[in-house]
Amino acid sequence: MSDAVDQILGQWARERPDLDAWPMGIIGRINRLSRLVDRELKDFFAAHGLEHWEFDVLATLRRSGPPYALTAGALNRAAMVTSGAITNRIDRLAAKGLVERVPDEQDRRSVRVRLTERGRALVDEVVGLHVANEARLLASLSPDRRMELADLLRDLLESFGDTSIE
Amino acid sequence: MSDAVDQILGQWARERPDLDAWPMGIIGRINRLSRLVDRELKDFFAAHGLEHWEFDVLATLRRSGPPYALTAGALNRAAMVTSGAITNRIDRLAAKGLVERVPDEQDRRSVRVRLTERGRALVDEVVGLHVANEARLLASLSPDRRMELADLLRDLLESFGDTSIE
DNA sequence: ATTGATAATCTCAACGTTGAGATAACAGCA
DNA sequence: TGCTGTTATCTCAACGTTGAGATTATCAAT
Repeated sequence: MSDAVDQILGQWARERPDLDAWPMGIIGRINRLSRLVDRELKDFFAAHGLEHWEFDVLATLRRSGPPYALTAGALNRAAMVTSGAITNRIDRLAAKGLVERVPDEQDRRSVRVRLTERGRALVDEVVGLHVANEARLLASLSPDRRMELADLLRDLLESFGDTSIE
Repeated sequence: MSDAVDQILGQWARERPDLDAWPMGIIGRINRLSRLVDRELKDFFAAHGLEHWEFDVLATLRRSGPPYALTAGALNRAAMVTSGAITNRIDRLAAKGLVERVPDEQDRRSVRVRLTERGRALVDEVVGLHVANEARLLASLSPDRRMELADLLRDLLESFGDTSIE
């Protein structure tokens, strides 16, 4: 019926009736949902001894297919963080034995980051539970509405030029 | 037609056909959109000499109505950050003369944070441009689809219990 | 009044990211 | 071969948030 964003819109309507703040009804909700989902996922991964970003890197490598290796730059773009952050993350995952740095034969500037067997086993074990947990968070929407929502978000994402993971 | 998340779903379908990763089609997109929108807003506010969080605090105070004063705790919950972060933000806004701390008469544990006249003038000047900028980011969706999207996001937000800004 | 529980804010050390700069390697071309 | 511009990664200081703990005040019950 009414959520936190509706209340914010109501406040603006009262204080600045000259303004139509409808865009906040979408952007504000995307922002709030993103934070709330992050909290849930953080709890989920913590229960499995992982940080959210750890799973993120491992999953990116896993879904790229054998030999489960990507360059630091590719991980960089996939995670949408800066290069310093990825260097740090790779360091820590390597220290835990979940990935290893392999020199790139073709391009000696590049480093290939490869899942170790332990890393692959871990991500394959957790990903199913992770998807089930995400499904739980979306359980309130009917299957039809889930598709509608995914379609609308896809169109919006495309309008931002987010059309490729590479 | 296809965005970055569709590609990710395609990778999972190839690598783990036993898994139906549909929830990522919603949660992954919300996450990516949130980051992309944040970047846009950061650029917008920078062009107006503001940080995103600065506008956020000022706008929260402004839309609460006269006397444009809230407790630190209320700002805390509105911004969805921890108490240490809000203390820091209030400090810096006060140093810039955009807000001031006022002792709460009713509850001496509380601090009321009030917009200064300069702060009020600033937020009133920028908020209209901000809404127009957000509208620009959503221009690719027809008015009907905007409403559909807002409705779906509202339902989802409610299912997370996000039903009040207080 | 006193006690104990709860609440509001601030403090601060630990931590991770940012973003600019350094380094090394590649690619195209004269 | 040497030059120039570009690309990939790492380094590191600056910065902001987190989250636990300290402080002070309020409230309820006795």
